[in-house]
Order: sequence, then C-alpha cells, then structure tokens
Amino acid sequence: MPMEKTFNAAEAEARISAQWIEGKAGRAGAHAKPGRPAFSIMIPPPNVTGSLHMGHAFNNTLQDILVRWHRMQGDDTLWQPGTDHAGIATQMVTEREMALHQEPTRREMGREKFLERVWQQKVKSRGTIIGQLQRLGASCDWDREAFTMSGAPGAPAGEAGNFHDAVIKVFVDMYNKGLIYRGKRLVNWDPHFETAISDLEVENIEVAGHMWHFKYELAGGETYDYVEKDEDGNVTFREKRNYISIATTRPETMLGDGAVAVHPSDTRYAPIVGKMVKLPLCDRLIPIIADEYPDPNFGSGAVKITGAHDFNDYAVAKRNNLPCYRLMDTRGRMRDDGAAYEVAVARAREIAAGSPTTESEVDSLNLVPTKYRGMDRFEARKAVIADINAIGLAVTVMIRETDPETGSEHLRLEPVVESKPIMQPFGDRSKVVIEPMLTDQWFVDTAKIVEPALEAVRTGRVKIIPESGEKTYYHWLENIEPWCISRQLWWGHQIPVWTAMVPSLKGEVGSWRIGVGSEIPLGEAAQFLRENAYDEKALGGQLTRAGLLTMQFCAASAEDAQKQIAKVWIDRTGAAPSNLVEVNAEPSEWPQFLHDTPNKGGDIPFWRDPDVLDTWFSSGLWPIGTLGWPEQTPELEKYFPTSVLVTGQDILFFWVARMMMMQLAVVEDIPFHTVYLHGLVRDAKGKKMSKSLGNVIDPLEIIDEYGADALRFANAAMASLGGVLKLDTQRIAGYRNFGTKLWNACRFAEMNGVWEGHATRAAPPSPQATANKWIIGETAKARVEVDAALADFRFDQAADALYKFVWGKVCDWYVEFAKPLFDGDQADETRATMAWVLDQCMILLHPFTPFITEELWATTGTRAGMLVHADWPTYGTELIDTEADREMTWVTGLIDEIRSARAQVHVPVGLKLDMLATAMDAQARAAWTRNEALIKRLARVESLTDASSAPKGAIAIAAEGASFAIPLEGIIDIGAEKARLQKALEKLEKEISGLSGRLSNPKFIESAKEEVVDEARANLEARSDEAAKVRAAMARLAELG
RNA sequence: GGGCGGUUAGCUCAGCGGUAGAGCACUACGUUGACAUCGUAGUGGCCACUGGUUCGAUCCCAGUACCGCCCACCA
Repeated sequence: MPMEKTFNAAEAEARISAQWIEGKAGRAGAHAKPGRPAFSIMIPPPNVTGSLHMGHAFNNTLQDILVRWHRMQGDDTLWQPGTDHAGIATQMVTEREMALHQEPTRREMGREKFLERVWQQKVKSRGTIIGQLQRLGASCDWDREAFTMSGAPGAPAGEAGNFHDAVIKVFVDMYNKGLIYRGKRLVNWDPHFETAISDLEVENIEVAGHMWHFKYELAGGETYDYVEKDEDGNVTFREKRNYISIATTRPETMLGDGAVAVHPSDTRYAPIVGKMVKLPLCDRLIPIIADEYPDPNFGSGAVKITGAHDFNDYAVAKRNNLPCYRLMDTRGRMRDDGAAYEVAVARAREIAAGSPTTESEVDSLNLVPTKYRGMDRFEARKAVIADINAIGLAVTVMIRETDPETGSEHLRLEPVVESKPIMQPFGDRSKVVIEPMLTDQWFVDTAKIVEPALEAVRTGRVKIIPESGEKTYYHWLENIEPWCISRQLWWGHQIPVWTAMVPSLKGEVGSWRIGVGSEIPLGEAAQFLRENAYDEKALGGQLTRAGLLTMQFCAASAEDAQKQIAKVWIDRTGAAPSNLVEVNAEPSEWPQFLHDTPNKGGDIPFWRDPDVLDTWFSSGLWPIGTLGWPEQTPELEKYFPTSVLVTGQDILFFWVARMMMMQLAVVEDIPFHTVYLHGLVRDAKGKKMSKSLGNVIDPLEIIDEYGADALRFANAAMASLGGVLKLDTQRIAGYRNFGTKLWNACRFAEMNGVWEGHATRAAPPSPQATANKWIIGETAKARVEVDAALADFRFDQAADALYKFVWGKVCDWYVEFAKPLFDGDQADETRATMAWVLDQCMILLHPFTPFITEELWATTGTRAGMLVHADWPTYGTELIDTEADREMTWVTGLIDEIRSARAQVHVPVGLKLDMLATAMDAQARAAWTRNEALIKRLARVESLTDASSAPKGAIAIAAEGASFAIPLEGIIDIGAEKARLQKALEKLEKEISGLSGRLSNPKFIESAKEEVVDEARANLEARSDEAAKVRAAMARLAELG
C-alpha cells in the first residue's frame, strides 16, 4: 500500500503509543548494552491537582529527548514517572470541587472521610496526567509509577507503595539527629487555609497602602521637650509634648503592642526612653525602649512593637523580653476566646509589673478589647482608626478650607494619612494576605544541613545549567532560614510524633512541661531526656509518682511510639502503663488532656500531632524514595545518584535545593549530577498563561491539531538557555510541516523503489557518485552536531542541526540529486545510499519526533525491532569525503548562481538554457563532468559548450575555477541584469575594501593570527577575481546599450 | 534596597573577537518525476546608547537608558 501524502498523527500516535507501552519500551534497562553506563531521570512529579499545562509539556519533552537518546545509545536507562500529592494545592482543588457539587464541607465530613475524597481526586487527576504524558510520547517506565504519598495510612487499594515509609523514616532519622525541632515561632499564616506556610510560599506584592500616625501619650501626664536638630546640631524645631508619635500601616495590631521602640542614638526621644506610654483604646501602659531596629530618619523614628504580628517586631520583642500578645485567630479574625477583656488586661498589667509568666500564658491572654472581638482584621482596622480619630489621638494637620457657598475661610484639623505603596505578603495559593502568627510549628534546622548542599555545587560535583542558576542557588542557601515543615492541613504525611503522658521525675513538674506552653523547644527537651532521663542522679535521683508530664515521642508508627512510651514508664516506675490509649486531639484540645489527667479512669492517653508535612519535605526525597530507599534495592544501587534533573527555574529553591539538602543529609550523596533549569513557558507575546487572561494553551489541543511531534520539536527548538519561552502556534505549525517534509522524502524514496533490495542498511554504503558520497558525510556531520549539542543540553542547537540537515541538505539537495541519478548507471548505489540516509534521519530525529519516525521506521522496511530500541549511530568525520564535500559545494554554488541570475533577469522558469563555458580549469571541468546531469536538471540548463568569449547580451556566471555565460539576447531584461550585476559588484567592492584595508594595515599582519591573515588574503583574491568577472560582464552589457 | 538576566531583520530568537544568521511574516515567480503542511528567488539590520581595551568589537571591559525575573523587614 503506497504511503499517504501526509502523516496521520491522530491515528498513528495512539497506535504507536500503545505499542510502546505494551512492549514496555521504556522499561528500566530496556535496550541496555553491556559496558554502557546507567542513565536516570526522575520526573518532576506533577501535582495531582488537575491536568498538565504547557510548561509540563515542555519540561517532559526535554526529558524524553535525553532519555530516548541515551536509551538508543545502549545506556541502562530509567525515566521514573510519578505524581506529587501537593498538600495544600490538592486540598484546595478538592474543596473547590466539593463546593461546586454541593458536597458537605471538609469540616462537616471529618478528616477520614475528607481524605477518602481527596484520594478520589488524586486518582482522577493522576489518570489525566499519565494519559497526557503518554500522548506526549514520554517513554517512562510506567511499571514504576510512583506517588509521593503512596502507602500512607488510609490509602485505598492500589495505592500501595513505600514512599510514605521513606518520608516517615527520614523524619524520624532527622529528628533523632536533632535536625528537626518544634517550636513556637512567628510563622507565615494563611488565614484562608488556616495553616502555616513557608517563606517560599509567600508572594510579596506591592499594593496601594496607607500609613496612619498615632499619638501615644506619656503615662501620668508627663511631658518632655521634643527637639529636632539639623546635621550641624542647630535646633530646627522645639515643642513641649505629652506624647510620642508612631506610624503604622496596620493600625489594628496596635492592640497587641508591647512597647514603642526608638533608636538609642535618637536624641529626640532620649528624655523619655524607659518611660511608659498609654496604649490608646487599651487599658495598658507600655514602655518606650531603645533598640537598634528603628530608623531615626524614617517617619517619626518611633516604632510600635507588636511582637506577635510582625517579623521585625518579633525580633525586637525577643531581644527586649517583651510579651508577644496574639490578637487573631486562625482565620485572621480578632480573637474572641479566653477570659473577658478586663480579666485579661488585668493579668497583662501584672505581667508587665513583673509577675512571672510563661510563653503559653502570654499566648492564651486575649488582649483584644471587647468591642473588637470577633471582627475581621480589616474591619478591626477601620474601627481602630475611627476610634483613635474620635479620641483625638491621630496626628493631624491643619487644613485651610473655603466654604464654596459663603466663601468664608476656616481651619480644620485632619488626620494624617499617607498613601504609599507597600509590599504586602500574600499566600501563593490562597491569594489572601498572610498574617505573621505566633504558633507551634515543626522546623528543619536547615543551617545544619545546608553546607554539604552548597559544597556539592561549589566543587562542581553537581552542575547547574545555566550557570547563573548557581549564583541564585548560593545566594539563597547562604542566607537560608529555618524551614517550617508543618502544615495544618489534612492531606499529607501526618507528622510521626506522638505526645504521651509519662510520670514526671522529681523537679520536672513545672520546669519540664512539654507540649503547649513548653519553655524549651520540644526537640531539645526530648533530646535532653534521651540523654539524661535514665540517669537518676542527673534528675535528682528520685522518681515521684506525684505527677505526669507530657513527653513527645517520634516514631515510625504508633506501635513504635507505644513501645517508647512504655519504656519510659518502665524506666521511671518499674512497670508499663496499664492502659495506654491513643486519642485523637486537635492542638486546641491538648491543654485539656494536660489538665484532665492523670489517670482519668486509669487510661493513659497519647495522641498524634495532627499536622502534616510540607509537600516539599516528601518531594525532597523523590530521588531516593522512588528507588525503594530505605531498602538497598538494585535500582537504588544502579540509578542513584540520578543523572540529570530537568526542571523549571521557578522551583530551584522549593525543590532542587531541598532535594540537595535532604539527600545529602539522609544518604550522604548528591541526588543528581546535573540540574538543567529552564524558563517559564509563556504565550506568543510573552504573557504568563493564566485562566483569567484566557491565553492558556492546552498541550492536548496542540497535539490534536499539530501532532505531538510538532509540539515536541518546537519545545526543543525553543529551549535556549535562560529567559522566557514564548510559545507560538505558528512555529509549531512550521515543525509539523517539517515532519511532513521528511514523510514525503520517504514517500519519494518508496516511489522510487529505494527500500527494495535494501532491507539491511545498518552500515553506510560505499558509493561512487559524488552526491552520494557527500550526503553520507553530511549525515555524519549532523550526527556529530546533534550529539555535541545534546551533551551540552543545547536542545535548540540539536533541533536546529537536524532541521537544517533533513530539510536543507537531504530534501532540498539530495532528493533532487537523486532524481537524475535514478536514471543513470548509479541508480542502485543511490537507492542504497538514500535508504541509509533516510534511516539515519529517522534515528537521529527519533528522540525529538518519536511518533512519525517510529511510523516511518515500520513503513520503510522490515525491522528487527522498533525504532525506540534502534542503535544510535557512532560514526563521525571518517565518513566525510573532503573531495566530495568540496565538489558538491562547487556544484550547489553553481546551481545557486544560475538560479539566482535567471530569476533576477526574469528568465521564464520553464525555459531550458544553453550555457557557454568561457573558462574552466581542470578541477572545474571534472566537477562539471561528474555532476552534469545534476546541474543541468536543477539549474534548467540544456547544454554546455566551450566558447572563447561571452557573446553580447549574455548573463555571466562566475564559479571557482570557471566562468560561464548564458546567451540570452532578446530574452533577458537588460535593465534587470545591469541592476543585478551592479548590486553584486557593490557587495564585492565593499568586501574588497574591508579586506584590503585590513591587509594594508601592518599591525594587522603583525598581530593577527597567521591563518586569519591567510584567509583574508585568499578571500581578497577570490573576491577580486569575481569582481573582475562581474565588471567584464557589465562591459559586455554596456555594449548592448 | 540587593541579586540575576536581557536589549541583534516587522515578530520570535540564534551567534559572541575578523563589519551578521535562522524560522515565521512580507514580495515576486512557480502545477519542474516526494511534499502547496511545497518549490525558486528576493526585500529587510548604524547588532540599545556612551566611552575604553584591541590591528580589528555585535561579541571583551566600564558606565547610561529601558525591559524582565528573583530576593528583601523600613514601621
């Protein structure tokens, strides 16, 4: 059956994809050859939130190119597929979906039911994603598909796996090494999702904000001389004041102020440092303190300090031992819990007066005045501003107003409100304003594990491409902050830490209250207990049964935790706890357990931390986790560290840096040798693709319209290093055409019986015809170029080389040369050559355009196997015949010249011309003779005869070693020919003047490299030669008039 | 405020010491033994600006302007 005119992508892709999958073409180690190295890539696991977008298509195309390339070379290749549970994003998507279908809310459902629901979402999205990857042609090992939450408790059937175990083990190990700790810290709190998030999940966006100025009055009616001076110390302003002026962009937080801070060097406030001010709207006094933080040149130079709601203020509060009063609940509303305001504020005054307290007590005190309780934070802001204005404590300016009716002037005081852009933090998922919130969270002590990650890149053990990525990497890691890894979500790996009641040792009670209200970070306490608890002397030598305390146990399972708990009980009391019961408790309920125990009904409660881990904690273990760690599997042995990580530069910190730190911390090895970072895919205009802009391009739509190969080739061609990748469908269409071009070259071959009698064509033939010799050399050049480009991750250069070779060399020239050759004596060797060359095109293009090449492979011969497992060629320059190369350059150059001249002089395309050779050296003559049929056909020349000189009215053609003339009196457009020659001459003269200018400069001769000088001389000679010929032709033309 | 990158043909981008290339778009011609998802020929560039290094700079260096991106606590 003859080939169709075009490749039917829609039909063939589905069929071929199924063949690859069923034949396990991407199986780990498929087509591996002895003695070849391993090559492995871990897919950046897509989130199970929906479907893949163009960025994924791009990213996975590059991976597949590398994987197919290595597999064909015989490397033991693994491309590990899988998906990421993406805690916050997936929980969000699922809840959105639930709302859409009027299902019960998450809280109504309860944790267990909700998790079942999310698993459904996971299954659905996973199916979509895997289907998309397969449509793209991704040759992953589908039998190894992984999921970052596989094997988690509650996973439905079919979701078994060991990733969860690996994550838990790492947590436990890192905990035991003191790399993970729990602590009450100010974290970024997302009031929408009601969870802590890491610094990286916060987007700082500039918004139009306001700054309000309030007066805080000195206590006891005191006053002071407020004096401003200029740089020279001259007094510029003096006033008796009874207040200090503060500025704020967040007035509602003033309710939780713990102090007003001024810079120690600020002479304006020196008289009142240490004095107390009355906190407006609150029945509290707060001190004026001196701290380095305030900038005396900004605003009034005095800063209100709200330790619980601002990162800077928190640092100041810590330094100065100020209480941090939390004002908001988890939803960002003003607190409405705890004791009545009067009671709370009374206690706050006691604390301020020196009454001993604990961090947990301070946290439990609700100092939001009754009026504001329960208000949304932005409502509270308005209310606070209004109330401050009402009591006259806003800083005001005097405004002169003219009454429009009476025309009378009067003065009015107006509060100072500056409008200014401020950087406001938003949750990257929720898009709501992030609230700094003082909560108990788990942290990775990144400072302790960062150094090996930095070192690995500094020493070149891990290479980041492009290099600029390394700088960014250093910059972030060198300034790394503790990583908050706990999330108050339900979907994720639950933190493997249990809290249990254990008997307290003497002296422990009061000082060792661990859990809510702990004085010591839990990690430290636990470590201390591990180190000291069994040494009775260290803890006073005696057990007391008087009390119980909470102790935390980090364990891989509840059973392990129970064993640990029992051991502590045995060590302390000599007996295991009678009735250890696991209870479910939210953190807010923990204090109840603390107070209701001991021994309520004889049960000893223990409970698990309800929080889950940050998604990136688990995806940070992707390389080892997917290979079966902690078991020492053969795959781990073989494929780890992985070869390359291909990922977007936007997740360098989120993922790449964390994988580096975690792998090095856990298995003391790098996760990958090379990191290839690519830019973000944008639309044709460079705009970010977003649903709201409506410019999202669905990769499946592109594949439907142009085929997967076209998308893939476009992706490869776009993959230049750095910057934004603008995706243009016109370009994709162009590469679809490229596929068609190859298809039709094969179709031409088929029509000419090229495949017949050339079933085996693994080795290049040894033809006689120059054109055949030449194309073999061109093929070798292409192979060398493609390999070099891919070795450097220059997908664009590889794609470019292939495009130029297949279209520019094979189709434009070689197929045309073959036409006359098929009619001659060398028809058979030409068939053999073309069969081989087209095979090479398929092989070399296969990593880029796997579908069409696989289809052609099957169509054009009887093959031992599929193209996906064909051998990648290794031939190189030895296949280049320099003589043939030179000759064909001469031939194609001559054809170009004749065609160009014909077109410009408006010779009818169909007209075959007689040509004269006015000069021809031996080499030129030989070249002509050997390729006469080719030149005649492509240049539409009827005959060539020798002539002593060019006749009048002829167009002149110059070639190396030869001059030709085409007599066209009466046919040619003399004006056009004159113009053509004039233009050619101008160009030549420009070149000549440049060259001779250089050559006449003695310094050039002296300093330039010899070969450069020689080249310039040769060029000058050649150009001068040509120019002479052109001038002669112009002279002849002039005679014609 | 700090860091990184960019500025080359109408558009999207390569090139990166010897005075410029591709694809698309555009123009003209074209049913030549595969291909109109095509062919042939062409038009189109003070390589952002200003200095410097060099025999020679789009390329190296410094500065300027503009544009991106990332990071950052100025209340």
